[in-house]
Amino acid sequence: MKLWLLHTPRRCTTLDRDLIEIKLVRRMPGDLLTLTLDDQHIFTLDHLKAACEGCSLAGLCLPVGLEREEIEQLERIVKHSHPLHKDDHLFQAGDRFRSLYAVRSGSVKTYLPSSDGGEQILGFHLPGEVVGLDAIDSGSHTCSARMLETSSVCEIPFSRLDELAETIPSIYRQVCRLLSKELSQESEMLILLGKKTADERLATFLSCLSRRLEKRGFSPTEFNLSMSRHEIGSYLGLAVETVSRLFTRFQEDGLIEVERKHVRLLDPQRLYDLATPGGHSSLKKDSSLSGG
Amino acid sequence: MKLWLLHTPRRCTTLDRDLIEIKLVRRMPGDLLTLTLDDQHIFTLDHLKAACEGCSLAGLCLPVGLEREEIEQLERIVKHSHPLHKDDHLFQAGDRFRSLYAVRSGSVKTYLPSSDGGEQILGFHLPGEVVGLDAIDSGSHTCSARMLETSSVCEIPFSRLDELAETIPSIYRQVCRLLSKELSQESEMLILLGKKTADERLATFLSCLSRRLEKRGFSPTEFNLSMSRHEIGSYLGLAVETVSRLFTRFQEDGLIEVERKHVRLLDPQRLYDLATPGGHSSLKKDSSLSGG
DNA sequence: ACAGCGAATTGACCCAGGTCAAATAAATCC
DNA sequence: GGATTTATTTGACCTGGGTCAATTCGCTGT
Repeated sequence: MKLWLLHTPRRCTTLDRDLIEIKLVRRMPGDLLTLTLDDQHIFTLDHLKAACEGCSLAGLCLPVGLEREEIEQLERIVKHSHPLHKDDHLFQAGDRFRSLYAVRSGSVKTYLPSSDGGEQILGFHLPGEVVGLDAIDSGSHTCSARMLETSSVCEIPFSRLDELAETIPSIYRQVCRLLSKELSQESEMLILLGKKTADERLATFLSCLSRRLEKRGFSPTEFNLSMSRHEIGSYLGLAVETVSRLFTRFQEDGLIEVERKHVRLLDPQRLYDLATPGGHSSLKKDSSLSGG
Repeated sequence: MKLWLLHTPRRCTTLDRDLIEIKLVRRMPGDLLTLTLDDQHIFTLDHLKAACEGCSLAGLCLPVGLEREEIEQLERIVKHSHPLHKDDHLFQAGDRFRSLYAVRSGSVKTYLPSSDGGEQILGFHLPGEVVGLDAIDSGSHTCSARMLETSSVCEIPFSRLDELAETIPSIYRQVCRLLSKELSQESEMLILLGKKTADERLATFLSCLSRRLEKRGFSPTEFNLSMSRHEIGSYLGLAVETVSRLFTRFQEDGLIEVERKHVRLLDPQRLYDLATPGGHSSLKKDSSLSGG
């Protein structure tokens, strides 16, 4: 008997047992798990994770700092949609602003499309991060957001949030905090693009990603990149070829081990040192590229 | 008899008249004007500009979208300090977060200091723009802010703003909008640093500055740069020498006229075209680099 | 008015990383 | 399963813009 733990069909865990023993191997905290037995769908653990209060991401997401009953109110307006697939759009630049979106599992990229079909990646968003904040001011999205892999997302209708603000004034304060955090993280990005060399950029990228994954309960030293080399390049202001060459060189130098999308950090400390030449801001060490 | 209109002592207007005729030549809307007669101080027009409601910048600043009475309440908590001088700090990275600051006149730069004494410029802030928003989340400033020239600034104590939010819930919504706007403007900066060539960067800089000045009631084609070449370079991710060379080349090409800090745009349209190769985002034309 | 100093300009040189091109390797589609 | 497309890697080459150095300019203080 084979018991598959599905989500990313290519990377699944097989349990060969006589007695059925269900071992919940979560890819991401807050992950949506579909249990399938010999291609036959059994059940989805979606509902178990639906509630904001029980969501293991609460500590990273919008509810931070809200009271228990406030979270319950927030929870009531959140829509839990079906999982979205790779390349599905969450919204596109120019779309009317209706909702904020909190990544529950998987990952999302935000980017600015250019007229020639190219795109400038603005950020990669992991579970617990809120996407769409840039649209609050103008009322329409200034960038596009699409899935990097099969992901599930909580939709927070902004008009409902607005209503909720009348009973929970602190809601907007929370949104402010999210925005403020994102703003100071963008500053790190300006340094990266303005001052750092190609090696420093990739080292920063890997180092920050590692820290962000760790905060979400993952191995900080071994993970899969859900984005392509091209996307990494666009994000870091480098050509694809440069990114590829750097991965190779980092591997030769014994810094990392790369196998296509899979990365293992062999020397996180050296990677960190490489990322912050001279240790610039002399402040908090736990600042991150995009989404802390 | 000589009547000097002082503020930037070097660029002043002299009125030689028998009858005293005061012509208020404002350098910036919301400017602080000190009237001096033969080196003898007469009076300052500061108080005339103190009230948020009467401030010509209200349409650009925090009060946008607030009701008349709400503005009055906001006004009551705003501190109007003495004008600050060039290189005075508004706050430094690491300082405890106490207040937001709205630029009233002059200009302010925000930057991240590095351990080697250098600095990465994050933005230049014109009248009506609010500085310090990045500190809301962490409770301490993540960047430093200092005057590019003699400037006046409105201080908005955040604790008071927090109290005010209980009676005016929309205050935080306003702050959200400011933050959101800033966030989407930073995206433009990521494109600039990630994709644009040196020419495109300087053209973008001048073009955006022009538009921002225009919104504040200034000539969009003739202005003074309050920042040094070095600061422009840091902001645009270029070496000082490159910035200098580009200014020279732009002048040779008949795009602009430069005389030290003074710039005149001779062909704004061509400058704009140069700034947006292919016309990337195909969206709103009125997006600006930092502060719209 | 003059000395001294930092900012800006200009020239010469060079290299990090972009571009072009070709070869694989994976993923997708019938 | 095999063909086509797309992503990644690798090599060869070249250029935009950084670095270094020298000079000039303009501001500051005395």
